[in-house]
Parts: sequence; structure tokens; C-alpha cells
Amino acid sequence: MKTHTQAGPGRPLAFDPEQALQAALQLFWAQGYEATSTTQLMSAMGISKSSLYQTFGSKQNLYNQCLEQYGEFTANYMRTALTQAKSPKQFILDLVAGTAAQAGAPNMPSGCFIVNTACELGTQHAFTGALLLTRRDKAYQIILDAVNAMQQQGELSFTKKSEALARQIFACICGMKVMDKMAFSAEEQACCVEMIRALLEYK
Amino acid sequence: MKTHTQAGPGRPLAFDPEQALQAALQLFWAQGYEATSTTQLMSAMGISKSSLYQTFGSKQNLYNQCLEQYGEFTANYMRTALTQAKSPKQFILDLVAGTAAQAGAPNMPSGCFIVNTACELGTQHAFTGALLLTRRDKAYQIILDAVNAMQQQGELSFTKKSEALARQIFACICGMKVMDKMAFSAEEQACCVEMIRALLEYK
DNA sequence: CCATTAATGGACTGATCGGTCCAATAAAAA
DNA sequence: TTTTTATTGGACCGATCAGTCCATTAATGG
Repeated sequence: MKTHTQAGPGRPLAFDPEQALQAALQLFWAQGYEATSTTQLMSAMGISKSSLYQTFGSKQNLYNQCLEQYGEFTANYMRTALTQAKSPKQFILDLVAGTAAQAGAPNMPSGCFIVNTACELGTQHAFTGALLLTRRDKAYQIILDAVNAMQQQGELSFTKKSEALARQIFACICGMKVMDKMAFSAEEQACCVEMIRALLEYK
Repeated sequence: MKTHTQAGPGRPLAFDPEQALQAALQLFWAQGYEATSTTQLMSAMGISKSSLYQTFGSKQNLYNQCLEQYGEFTANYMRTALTQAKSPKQFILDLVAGTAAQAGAPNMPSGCFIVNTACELGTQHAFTGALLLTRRDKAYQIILDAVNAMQQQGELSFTKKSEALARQIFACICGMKVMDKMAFSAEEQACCVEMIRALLEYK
């Protein structure tokens, strides 16, 4: 895959691979893997079939690259949000509030690409299953780090196991992403912030 | 569709439509709509293509009937569990605990068929979108009824809006179903019961 | 300007898709 | 047994699927 050399003689790439990948992600995100055809991808990415296969190898490979792109972007976003938040607790509450706020946003596919992938393909999927698991772990780990930080900074007692709390928060966010796909509005999801607040303050 | 007469002359049905529908549901549930071919359905249902189209009309129609079947079954299950529980609060806690316990169960596809449908097809889907919304509402309504009953029976203060609480519980359960598809074990999901307990007891 | 290098679009492939149709067959009623 | 009714399996349909291939085109280095 991706045989282009950075420099040297020959015609250079006429399209931006990053941008094309982004377009593919949008389409896969909105329609799912199986329902998206190579023809649709070509059209959305603005490139020919030859270029698509030359650059991305196969539909499977393209999908996996989309998953990596999406996962890496969101993980980076969460990491920086965690470090920049005024406290790890505030990060968690903002994360959930932000998730609610995103619901029904225009110009963006509904739900979460990773959650959608999990539901459509699952962790047993030959090509994507393993990738899905590592993405799951990356997202979970950030939440776990935040919970651990809460305990370290005295925002949370050590009574509860941080892993359990992280999984509870993880479940809540996944559930909200499903509710997106079920057409629950941002207002209807806002209550989930209170659930997490209750969880964190409950003795 | 379904042109067979109950009695009268002519050859009777050689297969049980209920049983065939169940087999189709298992396959759709495990693989999703797009990834399941009519050939696979024929094989799993143990009937020929003619019988499949004669009895169920189309792949879309068959899928919708599976969704109704699944939705009706789970709704009935929840309704009777609610009426038979020693209290509405216990019903909610048992429901969440039961959801956790089902995770990773053998001889059963992972996750929830309705959640999977929401993530793969969404509420905008031409054939299935409307059906999905009514199924969403039915499940939500039962949880809402339980929360209202809690308030009526003094298990819960009237301080909080019951709709918000019902949506919070709904989000939690949907999230757990996604975690199923993400290979979180029953033990790893058990913590979600505590989250709901905290939610219900938090002032 | 020329030679080299590589991206491009479109023609093409075999397989499979969902769905239709019909002759053969099987079971009930008479 | 005969007649009637309806199910059955398999042949068949056009469309579309993911993926390959190649002649053409275009941009660079020298």
C-alpha cells in the first residue's frame, strides 16, 4: 500500500490522502461498513478506484485506517482535555456533558464510530476485531487515568475501585452514543451528567 | 405475505414459521442486516428461498419481523418482571444485574438486537427506522413506569424528574449492551449495578 | 525539451447479491 | 383414487459487489 515516494521524479499525488481518508471516515461512520460500497467511497473521496486501491489497499484496509484515524483523534482530544481541565473530576463531567451536547449535531454522523463498529462488526471480526479492542482499551485507559487522578488529588475516596468507576463512566458514554443513534436529543441526554455526578459523590 | 390458510385443502406448512423466524433472528442478531445474505438465511431457517419469500415477503420484511419478535419478547419479559418483582426498585436493580450477567453468554449472540440495529441502520433507515423508534419507546416506557412506581411507593423522592431517571437507566443498559460487543465480561459489567444504586439513592 | 516515473480513469472480471418464476411434488378433501 | 390446493427446490434474472488491469496522461528531474 501507499507506494508513493515523498520526492523524486514522477507525477506527485493529485489528492490529499489525509483529506480522502477523512471523507471515507465520514461515509463509513454514517452508513456502516457493509452498507458502504467502493463506488460511494470513490465519489465521496473524490478519487478513482485505481487511486483508492493503490493508496489504501482494500476496502477493509481503508476502514481500518478510518478506525485508527478516528480513534487516534478522539484519544488525543481526550488526553489534552484531561491535562488542560481544571481537575480530573471536571474533565469527566465535561466529557459527559460534551457527549450529550454533540447529540443531533448537523454536519456530523450520529453516534460514535467505534461504538458503531463494535455493534456492526464486533470484536470477533477477522479484520477489524483486534483493532477494535485496542481502541476500546485506549479510550478506557484515559478514563481510568482520570479516575486515578481524582483519587490522587483527593477528589474521590479510595473506597471504590477505580477500574469499576472507569467502566461505569465508560458504559454511560457508550449508552449515550447509542441514544444518539436512537434519536434522543441533546437535552434528553443531558441528564446523564447528573448520573455521573451522583456516581462520583455517592459514598 | 403469509398466504397460507389455517385449514382447508392443500398441503400444510412443512415448517414452523415461528421457529424459522427465531432462526433468522439469531442470524441477523449475530451478523447484522447487511452482512447476512438470503442464502445464509435459507440455510439457518431450514427452508428454501421460495418459502422464505412466500412467507416473509422480503429480506427487509423478515428483518422487521425479527425486530418485532425480539422487541415484543423482551418487552413482555420486562413487563412481567416488573409486576412480579418485590418492588419497582428491585426490578430496576435486577434488570441491570441481569443485563450484566448475560454478557458473554454462550448460545446467544452478543449485545442487544435493538441496540445493534440502532447502530447499524439508525432511525433514519427507510424500512426499519420507524419500527426502531417504537421499540425504543416501548422499552423506555417500561423503565419509566418502574421509576414512577418507585416514586408512588415511596422508594424514591419526587425531587428528581422520573423521565430523567428513566433515561439515565436506559443509557446505562444500552452502554452495557455495547460493552458486550466490546468483549467486556459479565464481571466487568457488574459494577454498573452499583452505578444505578448510587443514582437511585443519591439525594 | 526530453526522458523518466507514476497517478489516472475506465473497461473488465468472476462472484454474489436480492428477488422472481415455474415445473414437480406432496398432502388434504371429496 | 381423483381432484384440488399449496409448498417446494432449483433454474434463472439483472444489478451490483470488491477488486484487477492497462493504455493514457501528466508532472517532475535532468
